[in-house]
Amino acid sequence: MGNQKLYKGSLQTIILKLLETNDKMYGYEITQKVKELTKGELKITEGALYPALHKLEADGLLDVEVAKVGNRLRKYYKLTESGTKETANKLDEMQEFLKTMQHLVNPKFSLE
Amino acid sequence: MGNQKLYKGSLQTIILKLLETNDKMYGYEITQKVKELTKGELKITEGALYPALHKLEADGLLDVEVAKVGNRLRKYYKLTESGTKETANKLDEMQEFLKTMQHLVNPKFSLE
DNA sequence: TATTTATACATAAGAATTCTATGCATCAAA
DNA sequence: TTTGATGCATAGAATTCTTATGTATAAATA
Repeated sequence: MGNQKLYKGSLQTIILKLLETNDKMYGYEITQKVKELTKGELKITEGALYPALHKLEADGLLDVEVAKVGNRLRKYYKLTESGTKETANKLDEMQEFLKTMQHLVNPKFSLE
Repeated sequence: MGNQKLYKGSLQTIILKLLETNDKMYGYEITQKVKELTKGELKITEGALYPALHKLEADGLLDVEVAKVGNRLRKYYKLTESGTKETANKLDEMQEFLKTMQHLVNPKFSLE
């Protein structure tokens, strides 16, 4: 399950963005969605995901709703009001980072 | 000197890329160059930079050459052969990450 | 001339984030 | 009936960075 490609600090942003787009999701669903959307490039490990979800919840950015499907448990997460605001902030920061790094990585805009 | 915009794991790549472009640089020079190139967006702290340089050296990716300028000490770093190869790898990884994240952040290519 | 700022290195302690490994349990498919 | 998929969780370790501190030279400024 190793994925070297996840820069530390980006997971929260990914989760928040997915929840902004999909309204509510449960943990396992998030791992599958990311795998699908990135064609296997990014694999969110459970050891990273669940603590991250718990932290976002503790910080008041997510609300939880437990559901039973058949005999199995699901925890649906969705953005709170302050979670929605924070999502916008995180996305802005990410965009800034992408722009900065693009200059670094892209030869056409290479650093001097 | 806090910079919240640096995703953890990207510092090595930044250092390597700068050394690829500039042939040889010393630590303080790197901090100034990054500040200049990113217009203050990214500030590399010394507490992060020096350990990173030492690690890259220990891993055989960088060579050091000590110079005395006036009465002051400088440590010039440059890429080794294997450092040059690793730079290419890191840049590819970064490029992949940027592409993936671009889909995430950019509304036009928004995730479903 | 005294003090501040810039230059130049370094490390230790702690925080934050992620990975690896493991555990439990249900359900479907082979 | 055993494997794989679904679904949650946590503990321990590793990695990476921040904050704080230390030393020292040189230039600028008050």
